[in-house]
Amino acid sequence: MSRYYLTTAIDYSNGDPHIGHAYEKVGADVIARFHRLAGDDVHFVIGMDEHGQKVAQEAAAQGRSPQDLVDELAARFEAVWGRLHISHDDFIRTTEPRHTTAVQALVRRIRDAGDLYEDRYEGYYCTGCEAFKREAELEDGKCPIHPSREIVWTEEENWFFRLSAYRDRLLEHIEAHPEFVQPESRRNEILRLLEGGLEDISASRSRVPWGVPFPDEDGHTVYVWFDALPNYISAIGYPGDGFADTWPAALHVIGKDITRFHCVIWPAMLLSAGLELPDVVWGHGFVKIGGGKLSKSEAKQLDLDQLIDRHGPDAFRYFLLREIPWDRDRDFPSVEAFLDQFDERYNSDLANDLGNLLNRTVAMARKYRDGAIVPPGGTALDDAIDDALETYVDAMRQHRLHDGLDAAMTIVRAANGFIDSEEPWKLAREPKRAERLDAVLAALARGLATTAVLLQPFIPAKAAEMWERLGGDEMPALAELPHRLPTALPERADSVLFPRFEREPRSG
RNA sequence: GGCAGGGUAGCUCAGUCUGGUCAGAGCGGGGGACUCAUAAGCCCUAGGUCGCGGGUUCGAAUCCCGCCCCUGCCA
Repeated sequence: MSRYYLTTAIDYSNGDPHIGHAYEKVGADVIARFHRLAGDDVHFVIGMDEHGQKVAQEAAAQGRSPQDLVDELAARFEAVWGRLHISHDDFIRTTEPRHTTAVQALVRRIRDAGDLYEDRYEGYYCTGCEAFKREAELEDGKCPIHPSREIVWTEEENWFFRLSAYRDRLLEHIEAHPEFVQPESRRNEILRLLEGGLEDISASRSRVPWGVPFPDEDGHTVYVWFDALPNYISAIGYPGDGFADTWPAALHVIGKDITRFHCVIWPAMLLSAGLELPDVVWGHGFVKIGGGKLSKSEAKQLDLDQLIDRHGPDAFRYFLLREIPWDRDRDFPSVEAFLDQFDERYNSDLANDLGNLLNRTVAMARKYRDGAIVPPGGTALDDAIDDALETYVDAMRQHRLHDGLDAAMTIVRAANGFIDSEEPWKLAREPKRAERLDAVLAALARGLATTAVLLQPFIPAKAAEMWERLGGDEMPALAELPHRLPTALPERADSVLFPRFEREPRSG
């Protein structure tokens, strides 16, 4: 059993969870569940990024403490992850003592390695961006992103990290391990960036008290990347003894907008500290509406609780990964189009194809054979199942989640076609063809059982329900699947797995 | 301004690296035969200047040049 440590980006405590957060968590959860299914010893961590000026300002505006604010947000995020069946093993928050300990230990190691130095920094500082701006970036003396915020001329003594010193080693690493940055489009981006050269970056701040105290430097806190990125090691006990059992991570799942931090700054920090680099950083794409990022109002219209309520959590998970390729962006013309597509996909794939297949198969097996199922084999459907299994595993191992999902659904489509070509209702009227009917029903049951297992990472609750309705007990691991097929249906009558959704006429 | 990705049927996309069954899939729409089933499933059906203009070639969505537009990152 091999260790498989995967993480997602930690979410910044500056607002409620939205569909973008959910997409990333669901995708990572599918990967985590797939690896458990494949027999790996999975450790899956998500969490919150809770420091920084914006959090402090928002808390002040609400007249409460920053800790109070982030506690509430963390609870809201965790509640949504619970509703979405996210199966994380740990939830790291950067305000936890274990995180402070790890960050300070890491900073000390990097300083001991000679990669931190003090320097004076001066320039225009935007309080909205929490960053220095070049004069050329300002418009009429204001930050173009935060024109209402003030720009202040600031002089600071800060600690700097010698990022520039790691350019060559990073280039060499990526060239030797092309899988380190995926998908390929992200890798190309990072390679171009590295070829252009790197500048040193700030490691401390003297004016942002809401953060991890910089070791041995009163009044300074650790700057963003040194605060947020080490969550991946603080969550597994760095610098304690157990850390080495889990590190390095097999996979960091992140949004493509922060690839730079994870593929340049983070590995440079790890190299400096003498730690191993993660195996893979995966920069997924985004849900887009009308050609661009989700606006605030669009994000609000796509409220997570409402989306989950619409057809249930599993259907929402299915839709996200069926429609939005894990390695690219997906654009919907409008919020309405998104919802229409969700409804259509739910009905056509889950209700009509999958749910109805289960229903008709179970009904025939009961009607013609009183629920008994013989060992399967030898039909065209059996062959299709074998092919789909292979395609599925191959796609999933390469994190091509949408292809994996499609492979699983291939079985469903093949099974529906199989029923119509075999016409079991005719076989049932001809006693001479009883054996063929047995084989047909067995292949269908096997197809559904296999589908349940392959879909388990995507729709965990509904997959388990399918498995039970077929008469299975515990869901098997992938390797056990051929030996653990159900042999008889349970006696109870079933309700439908995915009730068809009839849309209400739209008003206006 | 630099870098990257993209502009193909109503919608979302595959195909472009390795030029000639490359004009495709899914959904939606239209038609048909069945009946085990959630009026689901199955079969048939899409004639879209493959962003625009040149060029190379016997032949280009697919290669080359120029241009337009969209998106993201960086500046």
